[in-house]
Amino acid sequence: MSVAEADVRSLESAPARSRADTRRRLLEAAVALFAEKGLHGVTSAQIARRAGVATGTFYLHFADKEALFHEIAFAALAELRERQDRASVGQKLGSREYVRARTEELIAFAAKKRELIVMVFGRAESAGLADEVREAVVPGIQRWLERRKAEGRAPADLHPAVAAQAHAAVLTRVIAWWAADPSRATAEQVVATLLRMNPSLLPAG
Amino acid sequence: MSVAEADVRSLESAPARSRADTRRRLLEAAVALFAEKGLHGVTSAQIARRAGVATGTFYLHFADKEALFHEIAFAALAELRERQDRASVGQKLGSREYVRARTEELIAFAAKKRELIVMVFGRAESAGLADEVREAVVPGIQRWLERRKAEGRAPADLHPAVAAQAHAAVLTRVIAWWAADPSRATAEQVVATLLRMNPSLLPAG
Amino acid sequence: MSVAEADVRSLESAPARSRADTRRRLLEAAVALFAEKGLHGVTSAQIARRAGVATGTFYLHFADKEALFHEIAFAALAELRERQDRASVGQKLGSREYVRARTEELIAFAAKKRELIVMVFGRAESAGLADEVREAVVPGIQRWLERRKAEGRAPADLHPAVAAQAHAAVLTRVIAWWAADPSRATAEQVVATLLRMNPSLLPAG
Amino acid sequence: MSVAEADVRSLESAPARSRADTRRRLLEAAVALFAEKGLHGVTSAQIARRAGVATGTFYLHFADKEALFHEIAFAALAELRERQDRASVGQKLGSREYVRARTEELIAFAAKKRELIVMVFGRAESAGLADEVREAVVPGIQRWLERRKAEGRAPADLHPAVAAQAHAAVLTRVIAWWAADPSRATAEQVVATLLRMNPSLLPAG
DNA sequence: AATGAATGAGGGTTCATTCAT
DNA sequence: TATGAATGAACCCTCATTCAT
Repeated sequence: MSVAEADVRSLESAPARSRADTRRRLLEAAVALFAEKGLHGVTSAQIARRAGVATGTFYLHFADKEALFHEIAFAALAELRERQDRASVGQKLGSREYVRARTEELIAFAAKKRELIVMVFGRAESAGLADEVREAVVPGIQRWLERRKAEGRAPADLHPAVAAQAHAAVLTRVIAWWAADPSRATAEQVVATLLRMNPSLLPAG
Repeated sequence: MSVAEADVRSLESAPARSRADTRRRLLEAAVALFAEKGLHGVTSAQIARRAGVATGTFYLHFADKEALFHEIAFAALAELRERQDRASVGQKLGSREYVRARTEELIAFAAKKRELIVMVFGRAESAGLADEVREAVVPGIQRWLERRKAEGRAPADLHPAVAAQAHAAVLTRVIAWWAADPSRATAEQVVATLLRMNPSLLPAG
Repeated sequence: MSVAEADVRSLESAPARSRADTRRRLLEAAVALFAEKGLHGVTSAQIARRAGVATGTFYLHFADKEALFHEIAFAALAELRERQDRASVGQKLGSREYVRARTEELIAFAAKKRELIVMVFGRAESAGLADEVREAVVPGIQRWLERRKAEGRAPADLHPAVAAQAHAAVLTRVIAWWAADPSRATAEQVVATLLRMNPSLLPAG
Repeated sequence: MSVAEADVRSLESAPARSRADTRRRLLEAAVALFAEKGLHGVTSAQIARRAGVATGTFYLHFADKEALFHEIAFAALAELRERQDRASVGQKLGSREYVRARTEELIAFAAKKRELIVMVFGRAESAGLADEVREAVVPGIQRWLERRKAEGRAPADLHPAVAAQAHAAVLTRVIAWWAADPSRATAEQVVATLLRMNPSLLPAG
């Protein structure tokens, strides 16, 4: 083993690697179980068992069930946003192409991470978590709508705050419904419908 | 109590009236507590205490907490539909006036029964229940959209099932948000925005 | 059953009587177990089992283990003081007879309630509870010593606060030691020694 | 680390020194934490962390938390006795000067090692330990009192075993109380009061 | 029909201790 | 010798539900 290799090793060290492993296993077990039974239908002991570790190990990695839930959801949200940013890079902000690219990425993400979506927005429209996630999304939508309206590119009688709530609900609900069973509609049909119902794309009037 | 009074009571079937009374008190107590603390934040004992009855009495009227919750929500839904029917009677089915009348009634209902709305749709933990209510609403919307599309009065690329999910989400979310604090927007602003986002009123594409 | 009897019954009602019973059983079980194993050596489940009730019943009667401990100790302290008051009534305050009567009553109490004493001051010199009890006793002793000193009836170089701590320690320790095995000394020997070591009876110096 | 440095280390037997070091660090960390939070308020992991070692290391040096506690207390007791012996050397055994010298040394020790005193005698949860320490002290006191009585230099009605318990309690309680906040009395006031209350110095009677 | 004390399974959480590295 | 992640038994406490009165 070279000195360089030894250094790398010591940075994460054997136990550290094991720790990260355990953490990942717990996260995966949690996503699967939460998607299936919801936050209140799952115990920390069940998550631990499914991850193949002891009950107490759960608390070595997460303060409690809520914290785990939270972490999963916001990590997913961050990943989604990053993907959407990459997908829409180069498009003119607010253009139909920009919105379409981001919507398509949303649906692609929902298809790829079905369990995650079902967990956060599906059965767990529970948990106050969905609320929190929605509240993390709403302000951006609302600001966007306000700008559109100011530019006269959205209907004058559209109330930005109301429309932002409505749109956030549309997005979270539709992806949850679709992720639960993607055979219900093709991705393209979902995208097309979402674009139709996007308040920022409504004909000004 | 005089003999006469006792007789009057027995004519009205005292126990029966008392039973209905107790039941109503339990329902009212439950709505208030659920709106405030959510399904999981309230115990059956708390509901009983607030209703002024003993713990065990709860189970003489409801199978369990879920059943009570269920009953409240579907009674509310039934009442709303009846009100909407009354409000839109005489309007041509599917006309803009028809939709507007029903939407206005929805908002009026939300204003009048804020606690109820917050309980069912606000506190997200209501979990399965909000889902259930939504699923009770969705098929009607979906059939409606299918008819509109068949008549060429809705965009061709609107997928009825997707749009129905979306619209149900819009309605439940917006009234929950608004009922939590009606000063956020005027009733008319909410109505206008809901009409704009109603998929059955979108300009045919 | 006469009307009078019925009224009495309704005041405590059958379940109420049962409740008081359960509470007493729990208190008795707790005293015995705490005396044997100390606060930290006993679980609420053990107390409940020994009282012949279910685990959860414990929490119908006491907020938690600490609260129960607290209640036992302070009820005992209150009872002791009342007995001492009764025993010394008519004696001149601060006279040797007054002090002797109260000391004798203390020892009689320790003999009668051995488990209680062992629980609070013996093995459980644990718990912070003994501290609390001592702090409930110390101020009275201290004020007393200050008065004696002011009257020139106690040694001039006796520091009241120090002596009060010392005396409280003497009392609590000696009765705990003696209650654990009363064959170690006769009650009269204990009383005589306590009187000798009572700072308020030391020859003024 | 340079080769030279490594060599120096190995000359001093680096691991050996390190072991003693680790042990000392653990002891110091334990005293500080126990004084602050008590036996039950501190975990072995916390002690290890404060000592700057890994959790498992704790068990390479001590069988368990109790053993550590034990060792600290008895090492302190041994040190105190040695100091008292040095302080009273040359004084006539049992003379007032002898007792005064030893008492002064006790107070000086309490002032110097406040954390230690608070840990062992202050936090009452120290439970079994304070008892044990007291029992280690009592026989000496008791033998002493027996001799004094036999020589007619102590009150005839003083029961040696009772008085020994009482005196041990006085000493441990007073130094704990004073160590917790030495501004409560001057060292000389504490010494004077302890001398007044020392059963071996009571006027024979 | 109402009462409310009792039940007891089960959840979340802690932590002394072990052991592979 | 030291590490520190993992263990898992045990604890405290809650609360939906029952049942004797």
